[in-house]
Amino acid sequence: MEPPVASRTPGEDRPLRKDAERNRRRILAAARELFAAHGLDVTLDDVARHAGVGVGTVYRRFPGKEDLVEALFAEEIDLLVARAEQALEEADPWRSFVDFLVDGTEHMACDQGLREVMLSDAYAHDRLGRIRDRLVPLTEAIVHRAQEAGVLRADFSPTDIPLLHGMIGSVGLLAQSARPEVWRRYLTLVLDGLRPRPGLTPLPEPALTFAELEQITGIGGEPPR
Amino acid sequence: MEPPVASRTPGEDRPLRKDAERNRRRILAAARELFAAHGLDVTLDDVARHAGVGVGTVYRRFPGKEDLVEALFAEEIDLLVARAEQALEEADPWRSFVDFLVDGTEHMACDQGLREVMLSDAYAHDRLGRIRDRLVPLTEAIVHRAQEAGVLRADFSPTDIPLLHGMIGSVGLLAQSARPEVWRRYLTLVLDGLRPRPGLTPLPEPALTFAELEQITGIGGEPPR
DNA sequence: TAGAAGCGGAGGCATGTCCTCCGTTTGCGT
DNA sequence: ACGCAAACGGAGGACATGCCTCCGCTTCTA
Repeated sequence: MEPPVASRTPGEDRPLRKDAERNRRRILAAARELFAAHGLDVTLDDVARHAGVGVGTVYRRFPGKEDLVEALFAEEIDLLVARAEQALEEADPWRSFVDFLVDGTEHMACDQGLREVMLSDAYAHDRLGRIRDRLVPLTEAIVHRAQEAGVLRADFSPTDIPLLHGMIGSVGLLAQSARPEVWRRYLTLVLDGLRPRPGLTPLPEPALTFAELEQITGIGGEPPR
Repeated sequence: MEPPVASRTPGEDRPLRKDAERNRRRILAAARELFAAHGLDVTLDDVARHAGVGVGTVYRRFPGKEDLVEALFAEEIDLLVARAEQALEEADPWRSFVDFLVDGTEHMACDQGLREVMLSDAYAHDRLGRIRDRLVPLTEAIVHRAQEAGVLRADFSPTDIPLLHGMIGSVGLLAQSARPEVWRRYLTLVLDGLRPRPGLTPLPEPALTFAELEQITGIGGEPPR
C-alpha cells in the first residue's frame, strides 16, 4: 500500500519515531524556557541538560542553535500577529490600542530571548524578517484608528510602538526576580502620557522613520568591536 | 632634605613618573570610551590596544578589570550626585525634578558601562554601594518637594526614579546608532504622564520598596545559570 | 651617566563552547 | 520473537577567547 521505506525521497519529512518526537518536544520546551530566562546565549549543551537528553540528540535534530531559535520564534511571532489582529477587532479604539501595547510589552517583559531576536541582526533575515513585516500594517492600523477617534495624541507614530514595547519590557526583565509585574505600573504611566489633552508637551524629537527603525532592529548595526 | 628614595613606605603614593602618568590617563580615557560604547565585557587587552599602550602597562597600573571599573565609575557617580544636588537648588520644584530625571537618563542612555555597573552585583559592594546610597536621600528630597508643590502625581515614588532612568535610558542605548537623541521623545511622553490632573489612571502596581530595589540592583540576583 | 622605573607584547594557562563519534539502547515491521 | 534501522548519550577533541605574567629593552630622573 505504501512504497518501501527505502524509496522515500530524502527531502520528504517522514514521521519521526515515537521517542524521537517526544525528545524533540522536550528540547523545544527546554529551549523555550532557557531562552526566555537567560537570553540567546545559552549553550545547546545547556538545553540538552535541561531537557534531560544527551547533547548528541539535540545536535541531531537541530544542526545549529540558529535552527532552534528560528523554530521557536517563528511561532512566537505568529502568536503576536494573531493577538494584534484580535486587538484590531475590538470595537473601542483606545482599548484596542491599549490591548496591543500591553500584549507586546508583556511578551518583551517575560522573554529575554525574544528581545534579543528582535534586535539581533543575525536573525534579521529568513522569514523572521518577513513575519515581522506583517506586524507593521497592523500597527499602523491600530494607531491611526485611535488617533482618528481622538483618543491618542496626534504626534504619536506607529514607529513608537516597538520602541515602547522594548522600553517598558526592559523594566519587566529587570525587575523579574523581585516583582515580575511592576512593568504594568510604568506602562500605565506612559499611557497617561498618551491621551490627548490641552497642555501636552510637544515632543522634542521626531519619531523614528521606518528606515531608522530597521537600522536598529537588525540590518545595519555597527560591525562587532 | 628628603629621605633617600629607598626608605619610602611602600604603601605611600609617590608620584608616578611623567610618562607613566601620561599612560595612566590614556588608559582611563580609552577605558571610559570603550566601556561606554560596548559595556563592561571589553577586554583589558582591548583597552590597551585602544589606548596605544601594551597590555603589561595596563595590568601594572590596574591589577584587574575591577579596579579600572571602580576608578572610573566612582567618579561618574560623584558627578551624578553633584548634578542631583544642583537640581535640588533649582527654585521651581517641577523643573528641579525634570532636570534630575533628564540628567540621569542621559547618563544611562549614553553609557552602557554605567548601566551594567548599576545592575551588576559584582560591583555592588565596595564604596560604589555607599556612593550610590548618597543618591537616595537626594532622590527622596526632590520627589517629595515636587509632590508637596502639587506638580507631581501623588502615587509616584522615589524608587520609581532609578527604574525610569533605566527604562528610558534603554531606548537611548538601543537607538544610539540611528538617532542618539530619540530617548528625549519618550522621556517627554513619560513626563506628560507624571503631571497630576483629574482622570489619571490609578497605578495598578505598588512602587518597589527599597528592599526590592536593592535586590534588583546588586545583592540578591539569582545565581548564574 | 647609572640605575630605577616603566614599557611592550609574545605566549602560557584556564575556561567555555561547539560539535563529532561510536558503543549501546530502543522502537517497529515482519 | 527477532533483527535491523533509528535514535540515544555523553566523553572528549578542536577551537576560540580572555586573563595575566615575564623578561629583555627603553625611558626617565637624580
